[in-house]
Amino acid sequence: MKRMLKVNPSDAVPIWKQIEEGVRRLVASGALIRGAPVPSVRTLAKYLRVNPATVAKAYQRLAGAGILKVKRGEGTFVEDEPPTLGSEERSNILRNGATRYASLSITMGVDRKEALEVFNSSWRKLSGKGEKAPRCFMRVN
Amino acid sequence: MKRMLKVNPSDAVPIWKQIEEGVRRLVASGALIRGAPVPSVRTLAKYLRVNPATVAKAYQRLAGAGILKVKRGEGTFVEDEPPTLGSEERSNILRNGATRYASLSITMGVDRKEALEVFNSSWRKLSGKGEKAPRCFMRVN
Amino acid sequence: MKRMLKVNPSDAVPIWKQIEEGVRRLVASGALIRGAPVPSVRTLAKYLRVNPATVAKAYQRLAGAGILKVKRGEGTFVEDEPPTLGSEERSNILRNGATRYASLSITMGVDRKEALEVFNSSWRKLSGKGEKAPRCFMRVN
Amino acid sequence: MKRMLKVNPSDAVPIWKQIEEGVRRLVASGALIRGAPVPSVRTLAKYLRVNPATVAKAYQRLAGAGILKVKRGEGTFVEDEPPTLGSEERSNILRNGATRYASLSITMGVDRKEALEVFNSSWRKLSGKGEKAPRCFMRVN
DNA sequence: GTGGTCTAGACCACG
DNA sequence: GTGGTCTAGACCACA
Repeated sequence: MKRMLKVNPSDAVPIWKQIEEGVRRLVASGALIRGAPVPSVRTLAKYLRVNPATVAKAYQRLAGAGILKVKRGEGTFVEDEPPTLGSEERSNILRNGATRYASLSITMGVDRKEALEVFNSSWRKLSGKGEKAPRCFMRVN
Repeated sequence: MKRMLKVNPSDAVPIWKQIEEGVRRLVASGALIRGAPVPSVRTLAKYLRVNPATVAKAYQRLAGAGILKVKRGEGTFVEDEPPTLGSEERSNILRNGATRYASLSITMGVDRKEALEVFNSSWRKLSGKGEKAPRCFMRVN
Repeated sequence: MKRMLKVNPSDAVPIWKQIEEGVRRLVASGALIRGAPVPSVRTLAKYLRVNPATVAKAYQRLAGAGILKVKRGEGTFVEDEPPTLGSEERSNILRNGATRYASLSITMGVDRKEALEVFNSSWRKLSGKGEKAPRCFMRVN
Repeated sequence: MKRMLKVNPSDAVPIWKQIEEGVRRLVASGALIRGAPVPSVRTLAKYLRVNPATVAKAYQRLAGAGILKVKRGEGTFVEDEPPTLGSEERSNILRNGATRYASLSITMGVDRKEALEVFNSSWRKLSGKGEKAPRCFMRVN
């Protein structure tokens, strides 16, 4: 399972967004324990070889979304309580993602069975199912 | 099912990409008949209230991907047969799509079961199984 | 060996140019006997499923280049004497083509040996070496 | 050997393609060091007296082909490693290039021997074997 | 009529 | 500073 946060500067999606989503995923998957500290902006920036302002932007958005909590003078932490998302919005986003993948598959002439298999395989890789990995903080080096 | 192509200029995703994906979806769903003409660049541009160059870019990309076929001086048409890809490339693209959806789901805290359900539902809508949807060209006005 | 003239309406190179080069090749390879008639504009156009004006344009250019000869009221024929090309221009064109192919190969990390093999294979396909095909006129149906 | 990128606006081949092929050649010849930055879109555009969008199109295509690498907000760079292609696709592209050159040669009445000689000569020039050419960035003024 | 290219200039997000 | 997108309008070649 990928616990390490990675970033691709050549990707179409902005680096700050990659970081934001990466952290979201780490939190959602339980890799980041609630209440525990995340690396400082500078530390993570150095590790990712990225501009600190970029990390800061991601952290600010995550804080705004209620995923992270900034304690001045202490550092940044994972929020204790998971934020909630409007259920309509949630299912819209999910549905869009599903439609995009389904559309791609159909366009490529893939049948549903194969599409599902590939999806399951991807899911396993991401969530590290069956792995007994200890819960951990975000590692930066 | 959405047959009409729509575009949102304020959206974060580029207009040309919205068009590209819209057409992909129309083709995938069978709303656009293979071999039939799509609206001319200018026509669609006028309909969408968008610059012709923007539509052209989408069309060119779709042509490059083997979805559309450009006949110079004549117009643009839906390819007769779905694009044939190198099998490696094919599975790469498919895997990427799957990973994107899986990643999205995990990030949102959706479990695999729900993700699969939503995907299946989307698939059904697109492939229009059992549906009596009349085949049609892209309508522009 | 490919004696048949083919045309791809989706290609970047204009149809009239495809025809022109096709005929040039047929003449150069000896498939079209000097002095013999080529199909009429209308016949070839119908066969290629192409606008007659497009064929006419190709024929006119070929006539201008001294490859074909139009005899009013009789038809169009292959010129008896092969046209000559300025030797500098000739080698420039050739050199450009060679550089393009070499550049492509190097960029793709292909070594010279492989590049030559592929070239030879292509050459054989085009010129039909080793084949005992009878000389013939252009066939249109 | 030509290190300077030049462009001819009156040429039949589109400017963006001239740029694309120019860069390909510079990379192939080693004149552009892997990982090193290429001139910014605006800089090159100004140097070539061309619209930035035109350069951008070339760069984007090169990025898509894995020759260049775009780092958003930073600039554009030569990819560290030559693009890796599906082997089928690879041989298709190579074969196409070879066929184009073979076809050109035959059309001009050149025999295989000469075609090979010219090709070898071009190859040598590009790969600069035994040459002591100083590696350099793309020069824009 | 079609698509393709190019320009000039604007605006945006990123780092 | 960088690249990306979009517009408006022009011009061209093709069919």
